[in-house]
Order: sequence, then C-alpha cells, then structure tokens
Amino acid sequence: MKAPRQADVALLAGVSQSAVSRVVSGDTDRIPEETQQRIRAAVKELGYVPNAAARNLRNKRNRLLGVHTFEAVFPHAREDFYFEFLLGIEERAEEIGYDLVLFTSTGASDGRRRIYRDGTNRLNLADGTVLLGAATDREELARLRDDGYLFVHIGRREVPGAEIPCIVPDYVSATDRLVTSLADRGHRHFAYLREGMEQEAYVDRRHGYRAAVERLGLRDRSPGFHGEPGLTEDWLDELAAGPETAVVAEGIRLAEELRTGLAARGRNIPEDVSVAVLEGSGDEPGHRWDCLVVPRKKIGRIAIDALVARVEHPDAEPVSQLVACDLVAGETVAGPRAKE
Amino acid sequence: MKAPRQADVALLAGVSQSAVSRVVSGDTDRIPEETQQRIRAAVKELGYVPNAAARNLRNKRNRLLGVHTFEAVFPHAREDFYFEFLLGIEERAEEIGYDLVLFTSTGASDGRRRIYRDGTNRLNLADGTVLLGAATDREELARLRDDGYLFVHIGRREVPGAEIPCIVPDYVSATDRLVTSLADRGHRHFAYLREGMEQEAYVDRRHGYRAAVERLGLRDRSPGFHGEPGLTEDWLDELAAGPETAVVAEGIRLAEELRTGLAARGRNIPEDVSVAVLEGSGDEPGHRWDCLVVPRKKIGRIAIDALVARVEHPDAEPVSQLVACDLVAGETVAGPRAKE
DNA sequence: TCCGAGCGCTCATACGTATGAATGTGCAGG
DNA sequence: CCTGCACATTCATACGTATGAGCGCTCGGA
Repeated sequence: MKAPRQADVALLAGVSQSAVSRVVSGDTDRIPEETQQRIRAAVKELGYVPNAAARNLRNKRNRLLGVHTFEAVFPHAREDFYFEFLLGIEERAEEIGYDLVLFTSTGASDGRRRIYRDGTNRLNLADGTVLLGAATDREELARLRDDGYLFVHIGRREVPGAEIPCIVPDYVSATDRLVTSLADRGHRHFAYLREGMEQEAYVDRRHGYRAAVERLGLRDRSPGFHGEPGLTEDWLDELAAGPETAVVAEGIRLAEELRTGLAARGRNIPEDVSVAVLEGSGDEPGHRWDCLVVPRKKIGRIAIDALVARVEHPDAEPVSQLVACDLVAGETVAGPRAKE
Repeated sequence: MKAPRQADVALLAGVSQSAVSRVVSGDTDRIPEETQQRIRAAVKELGYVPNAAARNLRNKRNRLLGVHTFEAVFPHAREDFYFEFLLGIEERAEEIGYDLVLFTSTGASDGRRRIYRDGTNRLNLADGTVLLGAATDREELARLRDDGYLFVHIGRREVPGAEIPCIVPDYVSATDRLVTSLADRGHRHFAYLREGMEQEAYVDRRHGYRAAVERLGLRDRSPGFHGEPGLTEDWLDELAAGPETAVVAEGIRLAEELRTGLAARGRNIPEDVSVAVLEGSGDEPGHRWDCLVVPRKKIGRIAIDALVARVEHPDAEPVSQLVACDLVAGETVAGPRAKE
C-alpha cells in the first residue's frame, strides 16, 4: 500500500540502497551493466518512483519552477495580460523538462497575494520562481532578494538596495521607433496621452517618447507630455483646433476615449489625427489600432531560460534582459493633413 | 547566506529545535506565551521560513495539488476548452489555501504527455492531482489508480478494474431537457448530428437523446441517430426535403456545416429548421446557437473540493459526481413550420 | 517529609535520498 | 608471497522537520 522506497528496491535486487540511488539517478560509472539491469528490473516490478521531497531535501534541486503572480492568474479582466506570458512559460518549461508550481495560496483576506504570509514563504519549494504582476509588492521583492532566493521578474521593477533580475520589454526603443515612423510620415505636431499610473513600464515609454521628440525636433504641447495625466474636455477642444496631427496614447482605453472625444468635435481618426497606441495585443476586438506589441509569449520563454540559468549558476551575478517589441500596423495612422 | 533553520532560531531564542517546531506549526499547548514570544521574535529576526520539502518528507502533506493535462495546458486551439476549468481550479485552490503544481514536463518526444516516464511518476510531489484532457491515457489512469495515488478526473473515464473518481457534466439529463424543450415548442421530427469520436462524453449525450426521443415518442430517421457519423450531401438533401424541423448537433462545427449545407438548399435556421448544439460556451463568435453549456469553471472548483476531500480522507471510497449543465437560449431555435 | 501530578521543555528518531569515504575482492607485477 | 591497484559495493551521514516519549522542576496535599 505504501509507496516503495529505494530500500525496498534494494532488498529485492539484493544490493544496497545506495546502489539503487546511483542507478536511478544516473550515476552509473562504477556499477556494472548486469547489476544495473537487476536493479532496474526491481524498480519496475515494485513500481518505484523517487520521492521528490526527499530528493529536494537532499539536493536543493527539484526540477520545479515556481510561478507567482501578485494577482489571480486567471481573472477575466486581466485574462489577456497574463495569458500569453503563461503560454510561453509553460511551453518553455515543458521543452526543458521542468514542472511548474503555481503559487496561488494567499491566506490573506484582503485579496492581495503575498509571498510572505505569517512569516513563511512557500516559494522555496521550487528551485526558483518567475514573478509576475502589475501589483508587485516592492517590499516582498526586496526581502526575497535579500534572502538570496532565486527569481526573475517579468517587467522591470526597481527596488532600493541592489538590482533585481528582470525580463523587460524594451519600451524605450520601441516607443522611439514608433514616434520616428510617425515623423517619417510627415507628422510634426504631436500629443501624448498619459495613464494615471507611474509604473516603470510607463516611465520607460515616456523616456522613449521624450527622447524621440527631442531628437527629431518635434512639437508637443500636450499636458501628457508635461506630466499631467488625463484627457480633459478642455484639452480635447485644444487638440481638435490645434496643429497636432499625431497622438501617442499609453493605452487602448485612452485611445478609445480620444476617438469618442474627437468624433464629438467632428474630427476623425486617422483622417484628421493619426493615433498610435503604446500597449496592444495586435488583435483587440473593435478598431485595429496601430500599436506597440509586447511579445509576451516570447518573454515568458525568456524568463524561464533566465531563471534556469540562475538555478544552474546560483553564484553568477543576476542580469536583466531587454526584449525588443514589435510595432504592428493598424488603421489609425495616416499621413498628416492640414486642419482647416 | 544560507536559509536559517529551526535550529538557528532555537539557538537565538535559547530553546530547542523542537520548541521552535511546535511554535511555528501551531502546536502551542504546552508552551507558555512568553516563550512563544521569544521564539517568534527570533523567527522574525532571522527571517526564518519553513522548508517545504522537509515538511513534506515528514508529513506526507504539502498543501500542494497537482494539475496534469494530457496535452499542453495553454495551446491556442484548445484555449477555450481548458481555460475555464483552470479558472475554477485556481480560484478554489486559492480560497482554501492550496498551491498548484502544473505538471508540464513530458520528457517524451512524441508530444504526448505521460505521467509515467522512464518508470517514474512526478505526480507524487503533490498531495493529489486533478487530471484533465481529451486524450486521457487509459493505461496510465489504471496504473495510477492501482498505485493508490490520489486523483480526480475531470470528465468521465472508464477503465476496467474499478471505478475512477470523476467530475462529470451531466450530459444525459441536459440533453434530455434540451430535446424536451424542443418538443415543447411543437417539434416532432428530429435529426441528430454525430461527431466521429466515441468518447464517454459523446456516449452520454447520445443516451440522453435517445431516452428523450423514446419517452416523448419523437421521430428520428437520421443516420446520426443510428450510429453513423457525418453530414453527407445525400443526407442534407433528405433533410432539406424531409419532415424534420429540429436538429440536435454534437458540436458547433457540425452545426456550422449544417447551416451552410442547408443554405445551399434554400433552407434557413431557424425559420425552416431549428438547431440546438450539445457543446458550446454560450458566447462563441459568430452565430448565437441555442446550446448546452458545460459549467467548466464550476466543475474546476468542484474537482478541487473533491480532491481535497480525498486527500483528507484517503481511505474513503472515491465517488464520482455529476454536475448539472445549463441550457442557453440563442437565435437558432424557433417553433416548427411545415415545409412546403 | 514524601508522593503524585502537571508543566515546560528536550531527546531521540524517522521520513527518503545522495554521496564521500570506506571496505572487500581479485589480479598483475615485482 | 607481498604490494599495489582497480573495481564493485556498502557504510555512514546530512538535509530540516515533526512528534511521542522522557526528564527535571515546582507545587499542593496528606
């Protein structure tokens, strides 16, 4: 009834437990073929399977990679956000023969997922963990790093102390390229639509945008460019009447609001104003926006490789990686047209 | 640098390792408040976290539930199929404080996922496992059961030997209800469109269908009803000309083909023929079919509860559960109309 | 004063595996 | 015949935790 151990196999094969261990874990240097055969036969007969916990206890390795998200992995609202990452993570883990632990237990009643709950951290079950999520908890990240736990984070996160290994979409250069391509079309007067949030990912986009605007000598008098968020009625009036022919929006939602607001003022996209979006999947329902697409699946795969690299060389200095983003053409960008 | 153990905490708090163990795992009966405080302070100071592997080795319990799918969890084609199950699984696991292990490693080159590879079974890392997948491997299922491993299967699977605990959509009664509602609308002459596959889930639907047809004294002369699959041109001709006013299809794809075939013969859905589908999500893109909807998310949740019940009472007889399905109204069913 | 009981804590051990060190055996060379 | 050595195998231990048994102390009751 109870699962057989190496000791049981050993008894049946007439050898010692350590011989069994050596055979099942492939350390066959000093064991003659014939003995191996006997042991393997016994393994098969008893249906022996290694005990992962014991193995882990001994080795500190489990061929098990964790995935921790700071929000539920599969909530409807964020479905698109996580899904592609997971796809890549699973795909790559499967390819290289690792299993995945989804750390879902919270124990917290506030809905937020914490790594450390009542002082305990379940993550150490896995050899290392991929961290994910918009609402990453900075303190936990810092503590995890200071504890020497192996992890990589998808998306850049900066925490005082030391660098954290991140897999980061290259928003800076992609945004720059996007602006450049608009400028190549002849656009000179730009506006920038900013989300309310101040996460690293948005900061990167803003850097890339500002760099391109300055390098190309473009004009931007929008509040978003100067650090004020929002899409006010006043500003929409200005925009409809002003010289701007191109708008760069940080999100689809903002772009949709813009479309509505402009339509109310008799302006259309892209005839009057071209719009490009800095976050899209390339296949949203509804309008086909010209947008920047984060290669999420690819990033998931890279995260796994980076994590495995860390697991295999725990002492190497952790490094972050930039991943190039794609620009996808849609139906919301055209050449500039002088407004009447 | 190395993670602190209970022994380290004990040293700092001036107690023994076992005292620490008792406090951290809540067995505080015989330890006075003051000592507990001291120990907890030491835990905090050192940043002690329990070692899950050691705990598991000792207890055989890990608060870890496995999820094994016989195909990749997140492939595009089957996205819809698995996704909702996982949603429920994750949601419920989170609620009751379990983590999830996604068994993704195959080690096989044929793309099929096997539980037992080179004789070893990684599943035993988890306390129990939810098995999932259209391509369930019967042999592995039987072996798993015979090994005494704790699992539940989503979807009914029958394997010679003994019963396997399954969480099963109640296709029989749902199909019966669906046919009954069509009959209530006045339909008398039915046709049945059968998929090529012979899985348990389809068998159930056919049983339910047959039961309803016989109970209500309906007519069905379709090949699908008599065990032949497919949607031939000949049969479409018959159908277009015959007395049938209602068709029950096993899948959306079949129904779409039917729509095309009928349209080519000048027949429309639902004006000439009402169609109901025995497998849908209720929000397919395209036509809104009247269909039977499997409550996948709910089933995922139930699977977790059933699994946990097994984990907590390993000696109880495993039982399968039927889960009621919903009928969703669409735009493809109307009252019968006499054909000209 | 002595005994029993309860309390607070520690001892010792088992869980299953991996691995460096040790043991024993057989054989060739001197 | 003894030495040295290669080879096959076993020994012994450590990993970190949980827990039944055990130990010493204190206190109340007779």
